[in-house]
Amino acid sequence: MNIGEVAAATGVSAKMIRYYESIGLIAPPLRSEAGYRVYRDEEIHSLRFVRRARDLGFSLEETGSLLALWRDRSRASADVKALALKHIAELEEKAAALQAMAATLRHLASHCHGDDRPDCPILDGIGR
Amino acid sequence: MNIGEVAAATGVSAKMIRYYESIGLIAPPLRSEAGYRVYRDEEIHSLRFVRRARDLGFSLEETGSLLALWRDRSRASADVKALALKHIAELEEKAAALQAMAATLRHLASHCHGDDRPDCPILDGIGR
DNA sequence: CTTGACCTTCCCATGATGGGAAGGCTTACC
DNA sequence: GGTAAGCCTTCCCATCATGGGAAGGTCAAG
Repeated sequence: MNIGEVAAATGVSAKMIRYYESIGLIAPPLRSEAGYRVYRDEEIHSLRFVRRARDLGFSLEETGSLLALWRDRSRASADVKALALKHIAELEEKAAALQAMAATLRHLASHCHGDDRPDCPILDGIGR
Repeated sequence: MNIGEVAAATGVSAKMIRYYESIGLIAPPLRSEAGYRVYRDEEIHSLRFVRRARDLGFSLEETGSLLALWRDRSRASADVKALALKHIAELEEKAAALQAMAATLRHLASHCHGDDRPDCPILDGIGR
């Protein structure tokens, strides 16, 4: 499989596949005689794994750790769980921060007429 | 006031103050004879405004729009409210996305023993 | 054999921030 | 008056993950 087909099959863009290779996240694939990257099933599985980990909000560095654990058939599930729990906590922290911003803003907006008059509690609140 | 004092007074780092100036978010201040930036109250108010807008999750570009509205004494509050409501929706969308990730991972993690055995539903779920 | 759709590498941009170097001021103290 | 510490200046580079695009090589279908 060429890189374009792999991109279509995994949802990871060709650009990103090359980038992941360049930073060592995935191993360099075989090359055709013309120098084209040629991927086999195993690499495609890895890329799908990467994409799913990214979809779950893991950084590329964390994804690398997960990938290593995934390939290590003798890992302890505790190591994986620890990584996951830490990540869950971070996700929830970020979500809470965003919601706090939204709540503050909603509060300000609820006092704003939203008509053509100039006075505006939102700007007053920010510029206080 | 020199840039360092302004940084302490507004919570915006000196680096960022210079950067905001360079991108035109804030106006270039006066300079002392030696070339030091010298800030007056008005600029400090602007920087505080910027910081609060950033704390509410507005991008620098949105912050620029807000700043313009803030300074325009004849703006319509509807314009401000529209910007704010759009931003609230984005914040909530992002928060929901993060929470969905956390929920998925929590689900996977809840089935993971987290001991020294290797089998791990978290990795299985990601690598499925 | 040409054309179009691939592929290659290389460089640049994003957004917001920080780090640090090299050099010039200012201030407080001896 | 000199010196050292702590400011300030500009300039360049790094981060994180991604995309854009140029210049050039390759492959397959017509």
